[in-house]
Amino acid sequence: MQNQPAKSPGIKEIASALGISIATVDRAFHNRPGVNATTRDRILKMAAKLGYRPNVAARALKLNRRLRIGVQLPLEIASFFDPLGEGIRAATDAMFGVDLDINFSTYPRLGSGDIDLLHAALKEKYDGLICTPGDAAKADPMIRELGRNGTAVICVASDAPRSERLASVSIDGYISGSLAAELLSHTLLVPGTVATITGALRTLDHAEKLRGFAATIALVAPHLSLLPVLESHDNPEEAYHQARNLLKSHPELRGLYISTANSLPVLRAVREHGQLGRLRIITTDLFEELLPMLETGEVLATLYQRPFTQGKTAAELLLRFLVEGMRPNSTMRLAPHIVLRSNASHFARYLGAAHSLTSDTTKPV
Amino acid sequence: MQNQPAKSPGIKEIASALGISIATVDRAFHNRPGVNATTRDRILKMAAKLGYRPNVAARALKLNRRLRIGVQLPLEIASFFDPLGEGIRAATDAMFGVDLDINFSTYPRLGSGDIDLLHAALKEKYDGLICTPGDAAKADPMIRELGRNGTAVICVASDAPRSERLASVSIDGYISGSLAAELLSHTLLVPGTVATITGALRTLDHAEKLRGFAATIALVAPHLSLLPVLESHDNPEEAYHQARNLLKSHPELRGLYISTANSLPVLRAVREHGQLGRLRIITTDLFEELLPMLETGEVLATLYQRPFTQGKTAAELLLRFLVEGMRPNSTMRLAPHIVLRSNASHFARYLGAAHSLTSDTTKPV
DNA sequence: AACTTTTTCGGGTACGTTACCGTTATGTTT
DNA sequence: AAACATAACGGTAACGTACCCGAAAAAGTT
Repeated sequence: MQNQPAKSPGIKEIASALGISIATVDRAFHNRPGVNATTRDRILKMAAKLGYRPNVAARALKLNRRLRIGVQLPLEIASFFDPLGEGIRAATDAMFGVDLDINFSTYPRLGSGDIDLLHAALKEKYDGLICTPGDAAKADPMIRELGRNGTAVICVASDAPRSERLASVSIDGYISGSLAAELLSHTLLVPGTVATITGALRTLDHAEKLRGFAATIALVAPHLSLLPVLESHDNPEEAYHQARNLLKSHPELRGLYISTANSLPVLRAVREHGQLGRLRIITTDLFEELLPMLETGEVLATLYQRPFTQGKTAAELLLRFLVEGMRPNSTMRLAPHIVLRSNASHFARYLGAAHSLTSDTTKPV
Repeated sequence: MQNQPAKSPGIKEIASALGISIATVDRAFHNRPGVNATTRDRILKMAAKLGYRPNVAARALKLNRRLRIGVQLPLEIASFFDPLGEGIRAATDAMFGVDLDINFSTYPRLGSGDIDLLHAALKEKYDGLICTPGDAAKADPMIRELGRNGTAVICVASDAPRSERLASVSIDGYISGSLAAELLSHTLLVPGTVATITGALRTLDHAEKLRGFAATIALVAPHLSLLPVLESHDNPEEAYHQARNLLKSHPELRGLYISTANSLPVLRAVREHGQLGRLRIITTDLFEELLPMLETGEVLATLYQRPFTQGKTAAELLLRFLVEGMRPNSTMRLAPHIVLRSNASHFARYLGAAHSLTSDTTKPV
């Protein structure tokens, strides 16, 4: 059935079959100068005839390239960026055959210190960089400069689309917002009012979420009227006060979509107003404190943005590009996970201790 | 801040750090005879201290061994197993520095020809095998035998838990069923009857789904009464007729959970009874024909079993084990994606042409 | 014809690991 | 004390590829 493998031919076999040296064969394959056009053809023909496939192991060994990769993530919000970093770590750990030097560095929060770090990355001369630009406008020129200096940049969880970054990995914001609207529409069957609290509208992602939410409310639940969006500017206290004001001025409110990760202060305000359980709430991301509320139904659902997967995907795409030259699509959008009470426990395990795909038992080398 | 790159250590570094030869270090790692117990300890300690990781490229080159991996998947249902195979391909393609020989073979459908293929795999002497055993009872002895012969077996999308397979990757059936119940409970607020149609109860996975469904119905929607389960035995026509009988004998039916991939014949029966749109339906997996029904709400939601991710994960775990000796957890359960109309289009792209994470632009070798 | 320049090619080494074989130290038997 | 056995370790040749260096041949210049 299967023909014998017959030991796959190397450049040595090609060379001796043509009576030339392996150096020439090597030159021909890498179309380096110094090889006659006709010999080059003969070599390629012979390679095809013998079914030559380069030995990846030997190549990897010889090249022995060390890839220096920088990772720049904010410390806040840890429940999101910690698993994202772990995802990156998981992808790089799984990479063998390449010498990787991963350099994690952090800054306080989105939009505070990130530009300085990007600037510092210029001197590091990384082969690749994974970052989450807070303000695209400011990050753009830095990322473009990094690209010119030979650093491939991938944005994760946020984007700087007008820079010439290699790719960006993030959640599809429009789908997130749209899902929130759809889920609310399932339980809000009579006319009423719904509201949204977001982070910062200048962030592309948040704007997308609201677009999706508004469009889908209009489409599938025209009986619901949507209040103007509230911007919390990624500030917990502002989020709390805006929620208080909202609840005070709109006692008729029936549904709430919290599209920022700062959902806890909002939920506190809702509880203080005795509205928890009556108000239908969709949140974003997953926290320890959210689990009991999902359990009781006080929070209808949360849209989990899969930080681990985002990190893993970003690192995989970057490595694939650096190692094999495979250029990824410029934007990769993941679908958020809809977390209800039934599947909350499944995602909760990403919250606590470090997650790993494999156990630690190693067999002797 | 960042410590020196410090060129990742090899056995040479370990040897010189201890003032011994690399030969002894090598013997220690492979616990071959001829090395003092205390030196062995010192070597292992030093290796851990330096963070030694064997260079798989050098090892693969020296041993000149190519990993032979078999993949055995059913042709039916293509919309599920094609992307699963692509996931496997994606994981193996991303491997670098190891010579892989992937051997795909197929059999008509689950439980028809799979055992023969497993038997054939014995002679192939694969290093690793990925398969989807249809009948665990029959597959168990074969898989155990394969294990004894040095083939690491990973089950994907189904399991043979009592065989000594290395690991299994699949969707968490209990969560699937539980989600179906929860989603139904969101719209079925008044007392009524719900039913389930499954594939084959002898499949562990299907049984789990029903357990989850029944338990969650009882918990969150005690006003709903659940009819006895219908087994379609993975047969489209049987599914159709059972659905017909169900609708005829239970005109009061309000909700339906189709936990088999054979949802289309069931939906046809529902349509013929004019119940489409009235009956709340949760399906399993995603098909082209399902998209318009999600759009109109005739199908409330479908639980997407993420075949691509399952295949990719299975292959990653297998390779990690074969190359680095990292033993995975024996069972890995993924959470299904809840597909509503808002996110259906996002998953639909996995249905059509071959999916790839990266574009096809390659740089010259 | 004697040279320089350019083109074309071969020799040789290194990458990190494995495994064979040789060497030294230590203990045991005649 | 000589002879030998065994344990513990060192030296080193490959594996297939990439690339530097230099040699030879060809082509061009005076």
